Amino acid sequence: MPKAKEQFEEMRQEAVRKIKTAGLELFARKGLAGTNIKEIAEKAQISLGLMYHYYSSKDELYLALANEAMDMSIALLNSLKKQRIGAKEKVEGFIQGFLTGVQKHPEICYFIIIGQQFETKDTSQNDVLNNRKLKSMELLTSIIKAGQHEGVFLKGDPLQLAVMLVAATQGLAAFRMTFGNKFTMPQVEILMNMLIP
Amino acid sequence: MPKAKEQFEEMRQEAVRKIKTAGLELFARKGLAGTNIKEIAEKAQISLGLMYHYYSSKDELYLALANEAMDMSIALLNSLKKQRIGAKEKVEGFIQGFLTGVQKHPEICYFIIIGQQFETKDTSQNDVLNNRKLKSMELLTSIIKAGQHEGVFLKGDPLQLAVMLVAATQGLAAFRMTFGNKFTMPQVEILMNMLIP
Amino acid sequence: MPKAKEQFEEMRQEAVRKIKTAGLELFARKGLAGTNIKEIAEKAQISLGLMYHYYSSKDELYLALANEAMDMSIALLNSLKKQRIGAKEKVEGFIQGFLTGVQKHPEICYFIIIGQQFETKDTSQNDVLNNRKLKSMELLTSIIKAGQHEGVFLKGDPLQLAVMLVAATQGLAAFRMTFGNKFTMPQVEILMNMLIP
Amino acid sequence: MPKAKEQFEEMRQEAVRKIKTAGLELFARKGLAGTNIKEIAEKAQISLGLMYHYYSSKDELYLALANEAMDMSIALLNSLKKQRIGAKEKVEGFIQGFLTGVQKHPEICYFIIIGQQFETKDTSQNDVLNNRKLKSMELLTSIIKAGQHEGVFLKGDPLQLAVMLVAATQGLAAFRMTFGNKFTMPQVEILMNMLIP
DNA sequence: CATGAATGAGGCTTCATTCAT
DNA sequence: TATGAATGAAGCCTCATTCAT
Repeated sequence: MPKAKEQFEEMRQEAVRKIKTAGLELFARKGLAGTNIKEIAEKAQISLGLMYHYYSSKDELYLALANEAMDMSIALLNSLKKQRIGAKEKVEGFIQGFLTGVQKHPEICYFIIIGQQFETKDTSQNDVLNNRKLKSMELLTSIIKAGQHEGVFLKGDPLQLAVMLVAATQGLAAFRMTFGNKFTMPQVEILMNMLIP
Repeated sequence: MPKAKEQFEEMRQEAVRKIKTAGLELFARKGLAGTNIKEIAEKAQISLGLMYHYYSSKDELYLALANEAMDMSIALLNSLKKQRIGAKEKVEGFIQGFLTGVQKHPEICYFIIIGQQFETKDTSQNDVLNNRKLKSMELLTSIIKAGQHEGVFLKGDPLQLAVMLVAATQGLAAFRMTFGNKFTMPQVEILMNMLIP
Repeated sequence: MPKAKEQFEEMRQEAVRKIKTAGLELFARKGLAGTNIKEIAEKAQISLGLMYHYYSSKDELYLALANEAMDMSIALLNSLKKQRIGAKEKVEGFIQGFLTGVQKHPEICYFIIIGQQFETKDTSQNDVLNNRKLKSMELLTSIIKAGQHEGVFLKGDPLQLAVMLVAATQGLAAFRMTFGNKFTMPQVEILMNMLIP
Repeated sequence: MPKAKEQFEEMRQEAVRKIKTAGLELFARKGLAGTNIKEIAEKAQISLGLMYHYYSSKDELYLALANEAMDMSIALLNSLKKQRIGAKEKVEGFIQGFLTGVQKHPEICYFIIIGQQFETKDTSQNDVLNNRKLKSMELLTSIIKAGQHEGVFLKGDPLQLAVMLVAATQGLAAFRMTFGNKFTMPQVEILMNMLIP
């Protein structure tokens, strides 16, 4: 009698989860080109072949992970944007979510890092990702703009402020990844200083 | 010295310059593993063999460029540290040097990016570079600490402030590299807000 | 025999039939090395595991099909040889069986093609098949020789005539396979011209 | 001092020639999928990497060889078509060229075989080749048509006659390849019988 | 009888590096 | 100094086959 559909589904979920976890860390640490598939399979404790059962290429896994990172970022920003709170609180929520998140789930660093750079062979996919990146920047920019209207944020090109916020975020994630627990994440206030007069 | 020797020397200089320029951009854009030597040679318009005449391996070229980036950064910070000006002016000088520099010489972005991550096979060389990176962070940290003593900078862990400054710098460089002229670098003041109460 | 057994037997027959039909076409079109088992299973609409329930390897399925093609060819020639008709009629019967067959059952093309080349890993099996191929050539040769004795066929090495007949047959099958219905099979007479003075 | 351009050119020619010779035989014997690149390199007595210096993939080498086979076939037919001789002599020239050619240069068999079947991943390239194949069939068809007008050839669809001629040719080449010198090629007359009343 | 997840050897391809000239 | 052909180890990927259920 054939194996139950649920069983298969469970196996799939489990394997995919292991692949993603392993891939995320390695890609974040060593980049797309610097990571090799065998290494991912070993870290995920599955066979090389199984990787290809779920992802048709290294690039595809990479893109899936990068898109997931984008999903998280955009979802967070969208949810904050809709909330009926001040712009300052929204940005604080963004930073907090990130800073606190990293303390509890260090793998978030990997998501932040992987969102930084993509250079797969499939140029159109790179463009898709870059557009999503711009999209998420726009969300943050619009929140900052609102804050400027409210008068709680500094004047100046809101895009540039957003870029700097994101840039600092990524830089911190990189430091955290390199130096681990030796490096403590800064207080929310310090980052907010960039925006507050 | 016979004229012939000078000519040879000139040729050397020219070839090395071309290799460095090509390598720097490609390494910055695609990382060490993602860049291939043939591509560098083609961009530099020299033969593969000649590349190996000047650099005995890909890693060596990469390390040379990364060290050069460090040299520049440390030299700038050392020179600023020695000057008899306020800490605020020193940090402004650091940021200014970088922001203005990028406007005039876009390749500075590449230097900033390449200074972010090293992952050559020669672990000891990686460590050397990471130590130099820490060294340059310490220089910036000591300047910030001085500013805190002077009372012109915010309180708080000066290392964390330094990290954020550098992180933001690197993030901006990455944006500049990705989006080119479409992205204008921000005013010095905005970055200084991170430090000024 | 209990009814259940019959049902199982029916299922077997059905599965085997589907595997053979799918395998035959794919092997004929793409060769042994160029066809993959998963593709066969998909075309046959059965699972990979079931394929291996009936055939223990790709080569085994291939050999089974090739042998079946040989069986058909040898059986036809043997039956014609025994009949009490002229050699001309026998050869016409051979060609007719093939030409008419293809019009009605296009899959015969695949049998003809698969009979052309065998290159499995099991050398001894290849030899078995090549010997059967020679055997069928000999049958045709002996019919042609008889025709020459009867004076209805051209003089000349009867083996060469047989080879050409078979060669033309295979070539036509290949054309038919490539171009499908756009290509109409020629009249028996045209092929017979090779033998008739 | 750099190696002379001529020297490089000579090296290239030699390497390409070796690769082609080895590839042609192996592809003809075992098909595209059944031949592996390492085997080709070994037979050609060059390294695996060098193959890729000249051909960017296995498919590309295969297509190059198949196209070359087509070139030869079309060139021969075009040259015959232009000559001021009877259609019968033209077709005889075609067959003769092939039969004699094979006796002297057995590798022609490989060209004939490789022209039979292509199934590379690049579908558009397959179509290009199939169109060239049709083109060469048309050339032969037009010669046969002329012969029918002259009254020297049998009536009937000239395309079918052409197909059969080509089919027989390919079949003979396949036999020759399988059985080598043990199999003597038939006389021109026997093949001509297909066309002559 | 039936399923499809899992394995890993083997094939295709890339690319850092060497070398004869 | 300068060239680019040549090498082969290492990486990506495919696929025949096995196996738990």
